[in-house]
Amino acid sequence: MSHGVDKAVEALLRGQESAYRLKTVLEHASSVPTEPLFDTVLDSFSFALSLFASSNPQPHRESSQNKATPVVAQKSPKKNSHGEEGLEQYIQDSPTPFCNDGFSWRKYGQKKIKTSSHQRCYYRCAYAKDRNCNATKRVQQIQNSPSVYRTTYVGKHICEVNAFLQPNEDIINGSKMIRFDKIDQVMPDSVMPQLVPVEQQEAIIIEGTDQIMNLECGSNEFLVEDEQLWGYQFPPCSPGNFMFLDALSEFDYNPFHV
DNA sequence: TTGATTTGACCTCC
DNA sequence: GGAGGTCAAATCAA
Repeated sequence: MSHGVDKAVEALLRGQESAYRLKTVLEHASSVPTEPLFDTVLDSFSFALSLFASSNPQPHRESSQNKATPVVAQKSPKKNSHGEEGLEQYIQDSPTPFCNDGFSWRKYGQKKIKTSSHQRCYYRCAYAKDRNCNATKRVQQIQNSPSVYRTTYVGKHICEVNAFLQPNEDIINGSKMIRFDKIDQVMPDSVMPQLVPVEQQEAIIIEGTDQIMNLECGSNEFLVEDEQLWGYQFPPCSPGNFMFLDALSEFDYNPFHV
């Protein structure tokens, strides 16, 4: 991985951790509905990270602050139930179920695992049939206090490849703009994602429950330039919320490498 | 009515 | 035979 990518990933990780903690704090200290905004922030970071993770597998790396970090990119030689082997696995640990990862998932199973007191939930890409996408993920709580949820992604999303390869009017002058809303309004700086050094923050992790399902998110909706392709990606957001990914163009922006 | 979720049964691997 | 993963009918919710 290039130095630029390292820096971008580092910044994204820092932002993601900040957003997670800020969300947790505000959820318990304010009656103002901040869920959509923070979900969008988390979506943005998570999606960007997922792109990097897909194109640039890294060895296991855990944050000292929490586990909300892409930690493993590994290949499993084990065959699945259909005899497929060599599918890539990507493990993500986080204080909350990692549901806002930029993709739409459909739950197809839930099972009690012998080695764990918590149930494991099984998801596959919501467009598995329509677009022959074989991406799946498993979500399981692996730790109680503080709660840690492990999301294991298996396979790659081939349903999104065409979206990234198509010309995009928002890709201008080396910048990529993901548009959360078409309404031409400006989001106040106060609510835009802020990158704060991790060391300046207080790590706050609210103890979760044993019920993974109650914390799972529904289908996501997300508006960018190509509404047909992106409309289902992220949850709705406040008007005019833009996200610039300036640095992405300086390296190979093909997150799915098929 | 339609799409998503739940859950017991079934399949595959070890 | 046990455990993990998937299927599919039943159920739920919008």
